Amino acid sequence: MSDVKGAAALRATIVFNLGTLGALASDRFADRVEELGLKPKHAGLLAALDAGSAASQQELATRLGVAPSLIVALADQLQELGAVERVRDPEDRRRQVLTLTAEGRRLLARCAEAAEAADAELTAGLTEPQRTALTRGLRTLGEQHVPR
Amino acid sequence: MSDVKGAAALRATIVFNLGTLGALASDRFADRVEELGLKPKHAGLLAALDAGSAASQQELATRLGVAPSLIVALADQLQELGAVERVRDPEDRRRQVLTLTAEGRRLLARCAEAAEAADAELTAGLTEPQRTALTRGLRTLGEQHVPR
DNA sequence: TATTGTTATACTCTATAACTATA
DNA sequence: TATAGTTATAGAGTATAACAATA
Repeated sequence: MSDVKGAAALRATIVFNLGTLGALASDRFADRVEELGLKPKHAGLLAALDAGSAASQQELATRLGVAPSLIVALADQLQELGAVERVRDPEDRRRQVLTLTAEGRRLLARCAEAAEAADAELTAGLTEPQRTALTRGLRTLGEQHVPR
Repeated sequence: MSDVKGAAALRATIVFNLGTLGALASDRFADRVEELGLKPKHAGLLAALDAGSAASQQELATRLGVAPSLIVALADQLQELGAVERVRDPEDRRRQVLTLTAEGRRLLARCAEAAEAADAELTAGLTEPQRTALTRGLRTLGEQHVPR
């Protein structure tokens, strides 16, 4: 503690390792969903729709922590794939309500499988208790910091 | 297992949570090192130099998993800050050997402090055993997948 | 001819800001 | 006038490819 902090101190932090491993994990996941025509953000949007059901695009932007204009682009692409439908809210015709189609649910399921396969690859070197502990720790952090 | 996988299955994976939390962690860390004139990649480069001491820019590109041209840009900026020096290798004059200056070590120490502060904030809601388990899990994964 | 570092260029991602329709 | 969504534009970040110097 008394000496000057160097590389070892930085590498010991959760934040530093989360950053580097997060980039790695996203790349691995992206590789696997690419053949579905999707990127990680599309999967996040599908998951948000499945979990929270109908939501306006503005609400989704807040939940995913991105600009509303990005939701438009993601939704456009998902609509082209037949994964979501845009329905005007009759009570407020400015609003577009996004809903998952059967195809959207199918794609989400395949995203989940892709993530599970990437998990298996990434954590092949961990013992089962280590994997469980890591899963729990990340879920706890996510519940506390990622809006749902 | 028999029913169709949905948002819950995706959110249960390590890869998905690593991706979202990694982006969050990088943002928090970036906020803190911004006043030093640095971004997370600069910190990664400083740490690589401190840990492996002198290395050619090509080697660093491989270690950090980025294109050699990006090392040039990062090194340019660090050199302007007085954090690194470029010295021609006399044995192979094509090579530029990057070395940390005293200022570079000072900046690295401040990066480590920034990461520790971000850690404290991010993990405030975890118990001490949870934090320890998470730290260990991430370090193990990092050692297995991040080239050093 | 092969390799290191550099420069030039282009592409991807995403945010900001302007615009349209509706309230 | 304010708000939801959209479109247009711009910027950051990074990779690819061409280039120069050295081997």
